[in-house]
Amino acid sequence: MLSERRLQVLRAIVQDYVGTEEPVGSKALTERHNLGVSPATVRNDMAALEDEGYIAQPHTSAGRIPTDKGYRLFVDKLAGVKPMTAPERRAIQNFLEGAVDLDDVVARTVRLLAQLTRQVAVVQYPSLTRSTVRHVELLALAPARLMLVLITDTGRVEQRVVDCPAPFGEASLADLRARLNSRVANRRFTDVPSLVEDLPEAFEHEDRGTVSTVLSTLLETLVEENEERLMIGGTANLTRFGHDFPLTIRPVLEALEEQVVLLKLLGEAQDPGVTVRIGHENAHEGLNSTSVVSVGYGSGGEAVAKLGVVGPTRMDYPGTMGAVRAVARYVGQILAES
Amino acid sequence: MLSERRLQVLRAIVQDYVGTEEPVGSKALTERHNLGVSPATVRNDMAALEDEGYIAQPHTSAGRIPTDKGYRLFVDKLAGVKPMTAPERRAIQNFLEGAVDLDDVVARTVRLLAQLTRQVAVVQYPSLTRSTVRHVELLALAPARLMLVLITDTGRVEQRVVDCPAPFGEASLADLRARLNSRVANRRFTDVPSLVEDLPEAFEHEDRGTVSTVLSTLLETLVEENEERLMIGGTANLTRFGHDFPLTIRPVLEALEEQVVLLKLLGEAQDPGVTVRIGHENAHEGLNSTSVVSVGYGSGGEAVAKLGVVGPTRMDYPGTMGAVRAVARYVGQILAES
DNA sequence: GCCTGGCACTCTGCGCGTGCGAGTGCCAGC
DNA sequence: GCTGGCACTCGCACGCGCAGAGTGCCAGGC
Repeated sequence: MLSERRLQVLRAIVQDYVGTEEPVGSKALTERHNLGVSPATVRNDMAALEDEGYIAQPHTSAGRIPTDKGYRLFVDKLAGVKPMTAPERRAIQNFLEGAVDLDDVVARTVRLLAQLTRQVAVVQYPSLTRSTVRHVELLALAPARLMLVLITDTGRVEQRVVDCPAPFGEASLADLRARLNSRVANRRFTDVPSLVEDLPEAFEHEDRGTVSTVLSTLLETLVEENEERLMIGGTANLTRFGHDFPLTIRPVLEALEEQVVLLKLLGEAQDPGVTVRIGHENAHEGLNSTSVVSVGYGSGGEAVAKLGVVGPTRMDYPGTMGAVRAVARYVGQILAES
Repeated sequence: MLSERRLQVLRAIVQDYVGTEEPVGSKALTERHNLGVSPATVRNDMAALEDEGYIAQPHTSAGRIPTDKGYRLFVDKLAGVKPMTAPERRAIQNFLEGAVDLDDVVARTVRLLAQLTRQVAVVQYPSLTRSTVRHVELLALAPARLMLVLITDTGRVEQRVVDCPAPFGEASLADLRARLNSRVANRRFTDVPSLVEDLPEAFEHEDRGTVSTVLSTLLETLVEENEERLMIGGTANLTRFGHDFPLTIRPVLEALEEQVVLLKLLGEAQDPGVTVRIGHENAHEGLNSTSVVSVGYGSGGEAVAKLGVVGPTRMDYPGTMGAVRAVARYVGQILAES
C-alpha cells in the first residue's frame, strides 16, 4: 500500500494540476504544499506513484499529471464533498423558486448547474415510470379521433393523438374519462397496466375497440423508455477544455447530442449518493477524456430522475460534487412543493 | 455599377472560398472557372471589387475572401435557392412522419436540419400568440389550488398551478371549465382576452376571486413572450468552423444558450420567404462571424413560428436556403395533419 | 533504512534567420 | 480594354540553438 505521504503527494498533484492545467514537478510541489520533505524525496514518491499507475508524464522530463486511476483514488479516498456555503445555498433556492412550471424548473436547474460548476450540465426530466398519475384527460378532436393528455405528479405533461377504430360518442367519452381517472389517479405508473386491463368490459360492445386503443396508447406512453427527455446547457464551458481543442471537443459535443448516450450515462450511476465516472470508466468513447458527476433527485425520498455535469477529467471534484448534490436537493424540494 | 464579368468573378470567389476555406487568388480562379480572360484581367477586377468593399485580403499578397457585403450581393443577385432533389425530399418527409408528438416533431426537425445543412439548427416551437385554443382543462390539486392546462391546435401544451384566494367547489370548477371552453375553444389566442373578460360576473360572489385569478393566469400564459421555447441541435458542427477556433466558437455557443438572443434572431426576419442575415447584420455581437438562414413555418397558410440554421458566413447559401425552405414546408404539412 | 543535496541528462518551447511560393500591382504592348 | 511580363511583398514552414524545467540516480548523512 501507499504510504500516507505518497497519498498526500498524489493529492497535491491533483490539486495543483486542476488549478494550473500544467504538469506539476517535484520542486513546485514542495514549494506550494509544505510536505516537510525535499524535492528529491518527492521525486522518489512520484516514481512510485507512476509505477502504480496513478500518475504519468506527458513526455520524458516533464512534470506529472494524474491518470484516471489517480483521479479515482483521489475521489474515493483523498477528497470529500465540498459543501456549499450558506449564501450559495440561498442563491440556489432563490433561483429555483422563481420557476413557473416543470419546463422552467428543469431549464433553471440546467443554467444553475452550468454556472456553479462551469461545466456542461445535464438534467433529466422526472421519469414517467417512477411517477404517479395526477390526471388523465381525453378530448375529442374529431368523431373518431381523440387526444390523450397525461399529467403527472411532477407536473410533466404528455399528449398523444389516438385514432379510434369507430366513432366514439360524447357520453362514452365522459364515461371513459371518469372511469379511467377514478382508477389511476394518484397511482404509480407501474401499477397502471393491471388497474385498467378489465376496463373495456365495462363498455358497450361497439366502444370496446376504441377503449382498448386508448388504453394501449396510454400504456405505450407509460413505458416508452426513449421518451425520457433531458435538457443540457453550458456547452460554452467546453471551450475551457484544453489547448488541443478541436479534437477533444468534437466527440463530446457529438455525444451530448445523443440523448440515448446521455441517458445511459446518467442511468449507469446506481449509487444513492453522488456518483463520479472518470475518463475511461465512461462506456462512450467520445467521453473518454471527460468525467461525469451525477446524482438522483426526486420529490419524495425516492429518486425520480438524475442530473449531473460533464467536464474534463481535470476538474474540481469536491466542488463539483458539492454543487451537484446541493442542486439536486433543492430541485427535489421544489418539485415536492408544486 | 459592376460589369457582368466582375459579378461573375465575385460569384466565383464566393464559390471557391466556400469550397476550399482558403483565400482565392487570380490564377486559381481562371483555372477553375472558364471566365475567358487572363489572371491579370481578373486581378484588375478584383482590385475594383475590393475598392467597392465586396472582397478583402487577409494580408497583403494573399488571395481574396468575400466580405459580408460580398456575400450579401451574392445571396441577393448572384445565387438562387438550390432546390432539394426528389430523394432528399422523400427522406425529409419520411423522417418527419415518424414523429409521435409535438416535441418529437421539433426534435426531429432539429436533427434533420442539422444533418442536411451540417450546421447548427434552431427550431422555435409553434408560437402561442398565433395559435388557436383547442382545449382548456382545470384540475383540482387541493381545495384552493388548481392546475390550468392549455392545449393548442399545434399540439402544444402549457400548464400552470393556480393558487386560489378561496376554496373552489367541484361544481364551480365544472361550471368554469365548461364556460371557459365554450368561449375560447378554436379561437385565436389574441382574441381570448376580450372573450373572457366578463366571465367572473357569471359566478357567485365568493367564487369570483378564484375565477379572476384563473383568468389572469390564463392571459399571462398567452402573452408571456419569453415562454417562447425553442430547441437547438447540431452544435458539434461548430467544430468545422475554422482554424482559429476557440475564439470564434465560444461566443457562438454562448449566444446559442441565450434563448432570448435566438428568439430575437429568428424574430427579426419578417420576410415571407427565406431570410439570410450575414455577419454583422446580426445584432448580437457574438454572432458577427456567422450567418443566420431562417424562415417561418406553419400548419396553415400562415407562419406560426420560425426555424433556421446558424453557420459561418462562409457557408453554402443556395444549398442551405434550399434545405431550410424544404424542411419548413414539410414541418408545416406534418403539423397540419396532427 | 530513509531522506537529502548534487549532478548529469533529456526534453520542450521559443526566438530567430532563411528560403520558397503564392499572389499582387503595375506597365508596356497588342 | 485585355494580356504577358516582371519586380515586389508577405506569410509560412523549416532548421537551429538556447534556456529552462524536470527527471533519475548516486553518494552521503541522520
